[in-house]
Amino acid sequence: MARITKPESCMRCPYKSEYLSLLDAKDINLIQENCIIVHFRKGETICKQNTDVTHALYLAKGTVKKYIEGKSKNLILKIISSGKYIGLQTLFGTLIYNYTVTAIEDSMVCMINSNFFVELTKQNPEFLFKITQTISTSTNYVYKKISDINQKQLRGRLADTILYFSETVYKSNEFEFKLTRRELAEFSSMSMENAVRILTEYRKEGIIITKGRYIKILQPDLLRKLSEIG
Amino acid sequence: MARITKPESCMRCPYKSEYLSLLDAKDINLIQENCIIVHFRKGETICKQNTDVTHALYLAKGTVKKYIEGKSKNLILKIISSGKYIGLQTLFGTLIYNYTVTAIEDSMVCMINSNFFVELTKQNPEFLFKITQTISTSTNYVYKKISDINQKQLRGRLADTILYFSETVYKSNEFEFKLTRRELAEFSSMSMENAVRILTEYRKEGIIITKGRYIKILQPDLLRKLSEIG
DNA sequence: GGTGGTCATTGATATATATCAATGTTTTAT
DNA sequence: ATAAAACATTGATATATATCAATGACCACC
Repeated sequence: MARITKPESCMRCPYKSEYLSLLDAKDINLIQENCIIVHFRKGETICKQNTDVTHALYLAKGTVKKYIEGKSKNLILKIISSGKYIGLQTLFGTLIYNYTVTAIEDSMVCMINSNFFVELTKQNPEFLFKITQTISTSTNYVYKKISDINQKQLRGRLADTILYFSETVYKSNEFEFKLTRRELAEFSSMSMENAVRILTEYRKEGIIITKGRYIKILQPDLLRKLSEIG
Repeated sequence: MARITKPESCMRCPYKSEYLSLLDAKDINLIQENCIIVHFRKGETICKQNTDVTHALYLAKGTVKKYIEGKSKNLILKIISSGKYIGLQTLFGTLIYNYTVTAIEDSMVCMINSNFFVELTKQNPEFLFKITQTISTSTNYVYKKISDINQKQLRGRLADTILYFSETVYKSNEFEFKLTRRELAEFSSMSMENAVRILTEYRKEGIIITKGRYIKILQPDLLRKLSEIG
């Protein structure tokens, strides 16, 4: 199970959020007091769809997937890496999670009492402004996602997914990625079998090399073309 | 073409946003100075996907549709009625519209210089907080939409759409709605022909009555059931 | 007051995508 | 180390949904 500790010093924490630079020492100490650190193991759930929002979640270390659960299938919205807050919009909105977050590698999450956190933003306009920008950017990302799902078909969507991992998550043309084929499919909004099939197609077409969960993109421009065409 | 005027008095305007109550007279006057009123006729475009964001948009009067344009088909995200801001998240995000907004009835839009507006939020934490809440709520709505599109099939999605108009837009079990069948389909993410077919099915099943663009819901509970089942 | 144009409806057909099934491979747990 | 479980792959089939086609109804506009 997840192990819980208390922060020793948020101020000197090597994993601290860059947003903390917008707060003074007093407020950072208050955060520390209102914070617990939870160490999640790979596969453990950090927050669960349809439950109450009680904390602001900051991913200090690790990688998680954020996804919408459905009756028959899930939709993975994004992969979040360390140094980011998870789902700020739920703090200012309905206060019910409309998604689930699960660790895809061992992760360290700072959980800050949500009432305290929201009050803190009210006292610190610059901090709030930054958060508003983050929420807005995240909203725009979901717009892109909904648009892609609506407009593109399988090959285009899988191209999107490969590019997302290459450009946004691993920032490299070759990477060993952490998702199973099923998760890859859930990210691309398609069945697992079709994700596998299209990966094979792309490999046979000389666009990528795959070996297990290792992917190397040989023709990134062609992949971008495929993403555009849809 | 759209007719442009200057506001006479935002303070005494009967259509003014409730958010203005969070600002003092000085700031409301500043808004007035930085604002032009544009009167759009039905069918005219208020802001266009992929263009720069230069103004905050407030819908004082009328009704508009907000949609994502695609190569072959559009996806209508929501119908916005008077008294709401349109797309606040683009002001704090990329500054490029990732959607298009078009009037579906004659509309009056207050366009406030975006740099001024953003600065104003920085000076007024309560105002900013309210806006952040609005953006967050809107984000949660898009989450719901993307989830529905991903999980449900045609009949479930059309049930969602009818319920949306009944519960959110017209707040009644019978209404003459303003969208064409094509737009109804674009809202439900399906082809126009299938939207028509399912409307006919629902009529034959005694769930609704339709006559042109008039709809009366006979069995709202059944419709909700269909929405749930997907 | 006709007339061109979008809108609406229905049936037939094509296509994209999911599901089912069989089999081999890799993890994970004991 | 070995069994069990989850994962990956491929082909065959079923199904949901879009597209095409034909026709009638309803509007806006000279």
